[in-house]
Amino acid sequence: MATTKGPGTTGAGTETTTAGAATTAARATTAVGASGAPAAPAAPATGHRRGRPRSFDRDAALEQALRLFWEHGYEATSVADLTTAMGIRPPSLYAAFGDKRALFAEVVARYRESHGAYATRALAEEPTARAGVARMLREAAAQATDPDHPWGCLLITSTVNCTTPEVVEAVRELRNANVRALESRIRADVAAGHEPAGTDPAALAQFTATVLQGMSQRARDGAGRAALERVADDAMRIWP
Amino acid sequence: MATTKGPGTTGAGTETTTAGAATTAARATTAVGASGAPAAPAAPATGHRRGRPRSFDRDAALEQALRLFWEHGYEATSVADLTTAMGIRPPSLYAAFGDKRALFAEVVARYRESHGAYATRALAEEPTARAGVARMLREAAAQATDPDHPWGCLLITSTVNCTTPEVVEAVRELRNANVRALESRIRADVAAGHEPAGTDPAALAQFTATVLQGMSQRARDGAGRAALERVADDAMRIWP
DNA sequence: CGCGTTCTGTAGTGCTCGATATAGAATCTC
DNA sequence: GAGATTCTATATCGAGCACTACAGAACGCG
Repeated sequence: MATTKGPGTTGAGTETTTAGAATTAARATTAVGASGAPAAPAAPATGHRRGRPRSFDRDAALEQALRLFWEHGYEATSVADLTTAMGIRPPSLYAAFGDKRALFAEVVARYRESHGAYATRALAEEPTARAGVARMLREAAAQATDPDHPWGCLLITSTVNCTTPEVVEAVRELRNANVRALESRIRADVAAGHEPAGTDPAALAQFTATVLQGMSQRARDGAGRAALERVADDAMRIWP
Repeated sequence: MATTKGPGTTGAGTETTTAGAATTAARATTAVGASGAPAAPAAPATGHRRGRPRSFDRDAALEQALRLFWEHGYEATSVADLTTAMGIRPPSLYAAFGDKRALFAEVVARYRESHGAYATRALAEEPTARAGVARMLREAAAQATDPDHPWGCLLITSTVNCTTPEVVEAVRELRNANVRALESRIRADVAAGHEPAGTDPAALAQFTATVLQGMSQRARDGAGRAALERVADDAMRIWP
């Protein structure tokens, strides 16, 4: 075990411990389509109404699942690994999250809203596409090599060599959508005159995505933060 | 066969097509250390001496295994998948190749000598490091998107999310050794005055490796040859 | 209290994994 | 031919996989 991780750490930092908004089981189908569940309407969102209350922190358990999927990928993370790390037994996992696919879908959504949010944030907050990409690449270098969590990017690594086509396709589509969004942002900036006329949105988006995904792999191979920040800076030199 | 010497005795020659030079079972431990087999000295290199002859083409079977490992990775490729594709039964596979690990080690060696040889060749044949890297990146773009075989690079993808640490480590070391070799080549060129004084060998090697590994991932996500060749050309613009 | 509801732990389900015991078939040397 | 050797096919091994049937436990509600 523990090939790509930094110092273990159980995290446990941001736990809100709510259990308030936790649904009963099947959430949205989100990106990774679950089995075939019709997505029951369920209760009106508030905490449990009748019956034995859940004895574990759903949010904390989800965070543990995220770490595992991040480190070992979707397929190499077994339900037994998950239940052990989450501190629960299989029936509790299935009652709370549906099945492994649905749990992974929730993990992906959680990742995009937490550790993976830096990219969208950088593009949204910087005044120009160029500044946004520069910040995105530098933050990616820091993020991918952060010793507080597994190295690399969950969206990039977790479905590599996965034999469940639906899972692979769903996460791939998220990656490609990010590339398209980046291209759109650059194109809009060029149209608005914020970037030089010679700027090629498609090429820059493809190049940035390539560097970003390469940094994830390099981080997994042990490349350090400084080295990848240097790569990020170098990559910006191709901008016109 | 380039990487290692066999552990003493029997060079075993260089695998031609027929069953001629095929060894009995365990070959060199090569990069991916096999279980713990002492690698028997075996017969003096020439084809089988006594007993029932092998009924399948060892080389062709190895090629089929290469395709499978290339497409699905080490762990997601099952022995059942392998025997089906190779047209043999499990005992034949184990008799001819040792075990799954040893078969994968042979596949890796074969890949480096065939589809993966372009990189070393580009660096060796071009007069300068810069020209070598430019050619390497362009050929990588073509190679990674070639419809005649799985996309991406076997050395980069096949051990992602693999739970066998020895296999992961062995292939990772091959990747990192390639980065170091690239850096050495650039450094030698700078020392010889073939590259400008401002050239940073370590940074250029890291950047090139990042782009190269990113292209593999982008190819798996469907990026086309033209798009990746554009990325390769763009990447060269960071050279001083 | 009793009742319905929901969660939890034990203990499994059928399936696939990598690897092999065994016996028979095909080739060698003598 | 006899015997040794090596390969092949059938059938299977124990372990692990995702997942669940079942019964008891913990709650809200009447």
